[in-house]
Amino acid sequence: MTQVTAQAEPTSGSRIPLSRDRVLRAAVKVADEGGVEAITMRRLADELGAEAMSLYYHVARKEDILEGIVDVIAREVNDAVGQVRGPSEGAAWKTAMRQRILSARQVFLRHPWAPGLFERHASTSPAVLRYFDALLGIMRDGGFSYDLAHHALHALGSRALGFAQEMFDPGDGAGGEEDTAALDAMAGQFPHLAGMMAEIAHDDPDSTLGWCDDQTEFEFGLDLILDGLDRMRQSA
Amino acid sequence: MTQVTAQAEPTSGSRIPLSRDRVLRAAVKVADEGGVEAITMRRLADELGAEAMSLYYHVARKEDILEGIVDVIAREVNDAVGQVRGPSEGAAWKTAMRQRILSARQVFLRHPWAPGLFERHASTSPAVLRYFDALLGIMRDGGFSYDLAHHALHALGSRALGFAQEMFDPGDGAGGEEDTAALDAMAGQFPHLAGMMAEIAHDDPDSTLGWCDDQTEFEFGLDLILDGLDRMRQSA
DNA sequence: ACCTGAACACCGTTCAAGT
DNA sequence: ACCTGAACACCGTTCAAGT
Repeated sequence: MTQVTAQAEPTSGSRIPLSRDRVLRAAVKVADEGGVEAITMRRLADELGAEAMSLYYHVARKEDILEGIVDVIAREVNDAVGQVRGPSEGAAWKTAMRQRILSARQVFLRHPWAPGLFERHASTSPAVLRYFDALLGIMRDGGFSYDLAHHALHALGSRALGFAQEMFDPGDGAGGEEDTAALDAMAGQFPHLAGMMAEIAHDDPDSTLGWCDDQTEFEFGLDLILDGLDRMRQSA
Repeated sequence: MTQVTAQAEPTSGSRIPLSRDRVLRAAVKVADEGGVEAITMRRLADELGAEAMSLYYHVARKEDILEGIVDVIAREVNDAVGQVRGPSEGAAWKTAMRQRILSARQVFLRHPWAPGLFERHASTSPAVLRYFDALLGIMRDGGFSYDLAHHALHALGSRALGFAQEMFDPGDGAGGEEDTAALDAMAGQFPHLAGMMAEIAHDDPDSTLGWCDDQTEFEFGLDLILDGLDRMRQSA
C-alpha cells in the first residue's frame, strides 16, 4: 500500500521484452512530448523501464533510431492517405493529389518535430518510397510523363509529404505588447515589411498576433504548384 | 627551431582579442569544414587559440552562436544579391526576383550546412528581414498587393532564400554497382519509381548515378511558382 | 575588462560480465 | 539470447578565481 513499493515495481505491463519496434514507438512518444532533442538513449530506456545500454541490443546506434522513426511516421502517413480513395484519371489527378497531401499534412500536425528528421532521413525509408510511388501513380493516371512527374516531385519538395518549413513568419520578431511602437521602429528599416503587416492587420483586425494562417498558406502554395503542373500536363 | 616551440606559440596572429564577431566567423569556418555538428564550444576555442569558457564572455550560449551565424550568412546573401541590379517595374518583377534568388542560392552552395539552421533561426535575423523586405519591394514594383506578396513569400518558402531541402532523391537508396539487379528488385515494390528511373536513365544514359540535377530542379520549381504568381498579378 | 581551471550534469557508445 | 554496470571520451555551462 505504500508509495515506495508502488514505485519500485512501476506498472505491471513493464515486463514485456524490448524490441526494435518498442524502442521506436517509445522514441515517437518521447518526441511528441518533448521534441527530437528529448530523444536520448537514457530517456528512452527510462520510458521502457530498462537501461540505456540495453537498447544497443536492438538498434545499432542513435542514428538508427532516428531513421527508424522517420519510417514509422511515414507508415502513419501511408495509413492516413490510404483512407482517401477517389478517381485519379485525367483531370481528377489534381484533386486526388491534393487530398492525399492534405491528409498527409494532418499526420505532421500531430508530430511537429518530424519534418526536421525527414529532411535528413527520408531517403532511407521504404515507407517514404511507397508514398512517392503512389503519388507518381496518380500523376501517371493524369497523363504525366515520368519526366514531368519527376520534376513535379522536386517542385513540390517537402510539400509533397504534407509539410512546409516556414521560413518567413512576421510577428515572430516583433513582440505582442508594444505593437504600434515596434511597428513604427520597424517602418524605418523595413518599410515593406511594416506596410505589409499594417495592411494585413487592417484586413483582419482581430489577428494582432499570429499573422499567418498556416493551413491557408499551405493550401495557397500547394494549389499554385498543382495548377502550374496541370497546365504543363495539358500542353504536353 | 624545434617543432615544440612552434606548436606552443602557433601563429603570430593569434594574439588579437576575442570578440563576438570572431567567434561567429570561426563558427562559419568550422561548419564549412565539418558541418554544423562540428560546431562545438571547445572546437571553436581551439580555432581561436583560446579556452572554451572564454567564449561565454562574448556570447550567451551556443544557441546564440547559431542564431548569430544565420545572420552572418544572411548578410553574405544580401551582399551577393546587392550586386544584382535591374528594373523591377511591371512585368520585370519576375526576372528581378529570379536573379536575386538564384544569386542567393550561390551563397548556400558555399554553405550547404546553413539551410538546416535557417529553418530554426531565420526569424531572429535582421539580415533575413532586410532580404525579405527587398523581395517585397520588388513585388510591389511589379504591382502586387501586400496581401498577394505575403502569400507569395509563403508559397516560395525556403526557395525565396535560395535553397530547397531535397526530400526526394532516387538513387540514394539503390546503390551504384548492382544497378540492374536493384532496379528489378525495386520494380516489384515500387513500379512507378522503377519506371521513372528507367525512363530518366534512358533519356540520359550517362547519368547512371546522380539522377537529379539540383540546379535544373531548383529553377523548374522556382519558375513554376513565379509564373503562377505572375498570372495572379495580372488578373488582379 | 577579459580570460581561465576546475567542476557538474549530461551525452553516445564499448565491452566484459551477468542471467 | 537478452540485459546490465562500469567506464570512456565527449558535450554545454557555471562559477570562483586569476590578470
